[in-house]
Amino acid sequence: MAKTAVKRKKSGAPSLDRILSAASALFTRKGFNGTSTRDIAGRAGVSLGNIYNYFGTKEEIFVSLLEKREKEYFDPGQPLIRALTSTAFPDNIEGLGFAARETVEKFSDYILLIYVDVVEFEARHVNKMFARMRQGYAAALKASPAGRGRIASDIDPAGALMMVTWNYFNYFIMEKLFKVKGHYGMADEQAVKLFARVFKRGILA
Amino acid sequence: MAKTAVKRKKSGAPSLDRILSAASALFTRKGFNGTSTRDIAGRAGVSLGNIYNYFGTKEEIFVSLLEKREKEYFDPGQPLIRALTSTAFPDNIEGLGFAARETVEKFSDYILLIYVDVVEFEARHVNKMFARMRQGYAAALKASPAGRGRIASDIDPAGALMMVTWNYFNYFIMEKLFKVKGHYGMADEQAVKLFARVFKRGILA
DNA sequence: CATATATGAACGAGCGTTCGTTCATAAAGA
DNA sequence: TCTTTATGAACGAACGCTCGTTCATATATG
Repeated sequence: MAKTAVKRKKSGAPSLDRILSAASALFTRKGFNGTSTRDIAGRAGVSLGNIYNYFGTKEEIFVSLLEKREKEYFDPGQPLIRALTSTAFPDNIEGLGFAARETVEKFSDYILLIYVDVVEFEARHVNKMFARMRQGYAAALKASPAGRGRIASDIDPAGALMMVTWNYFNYFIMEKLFKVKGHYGMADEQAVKLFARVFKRGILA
Repeated sequence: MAKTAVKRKKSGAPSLDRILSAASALFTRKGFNGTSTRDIAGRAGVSLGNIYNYFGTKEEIFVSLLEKREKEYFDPGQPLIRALTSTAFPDNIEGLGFAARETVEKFSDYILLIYVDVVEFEARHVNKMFARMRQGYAAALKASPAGRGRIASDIDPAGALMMVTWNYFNYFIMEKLFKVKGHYGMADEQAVKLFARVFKRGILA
């Protein structure tokens, strides 16, 4: 009986979590339609039919993943929020750069799931999430401590913050997810510095 | 006899072009695995078996599309190259912004195909293309006319140019392909101006 | 014992590719 | 010049397989 119990519960994690984890690994590598429920079941160590005890359809698995990761992405402990609440913007531009790197590392699966949604579901499941982002940035600025650097009066602070973080995000996404090593012709640390330099004082001599 | 001939050759465009065009429309909306050869055949107005007179496999259709679009993307007549050769960098930052918008409009299918490749083929078919890009930017800077604005001596000109154009690209990709209208809380024209302002003189007061 | 979780065979549909056939046109041969 | 042969584009049926989902049954748990 103990033997059967061990066989039944692989590694202690509940089946639902194992299904989600397996699905995430596969959706991010083959897309939604390129991933079969058999692949997911096999990877999760559950039977094919058991999947339907937890999720009504394959698409429901996908949507659950997006929701789960969105929640984690907006969690206050995530790297970007930490960088914003520990140092004032725009003093912390380099810090934001490294936080963006950490975020892309940590959420690379979520980012790829977003691309899957953009293509295979015409961005149906994710466009609301992006709309929430600007509010998130504005709120983080409010909660940010006062600092030495001042933002020029003709610049929208939330806009500037979005500009900086998106720039870093996109750099690290290219390097990591698009697999383009050194696409700026320099190492990460140098690129972080270049971007910060440009954002602080501009390109003009 | 004439009747039969007409029946055999639909609409004048060669079958190959119709297959590519149909495939592009479908791959960008459902992904590679989500698109069947039957879908492509139906949309192109050819028989299912006829596809294999032109392409050995479904993947070969996909790769042909990427190659075709890549060639068009790097064509000297495309909006971004035009903006760079008509006005000096960094005088033309706003111009680059509008060129980026035009480019995203014109190549939205290509951008989506790239996402398909990143996810479903682990960026296998596109990462070389990105490596080429830096060279493209450096060459465009060389060919660019001399202007009034001068780049600060501690800033890599090609790096700055990439930073500007990627920033604008990503803005317009979000707006158009991710379907997030007004994600900076302002109209396109205002966003183009804000970005140019920040890139020229920086955020600091 | 009742309930919750899990299984695996089967259903009906769809998939990428192959293959034999047809047909219009071009080329070769008499 | 006319007839025969060859060619390549096009077709649609079929092959062998995979797919998402259902459902009757088995097993585990409290």
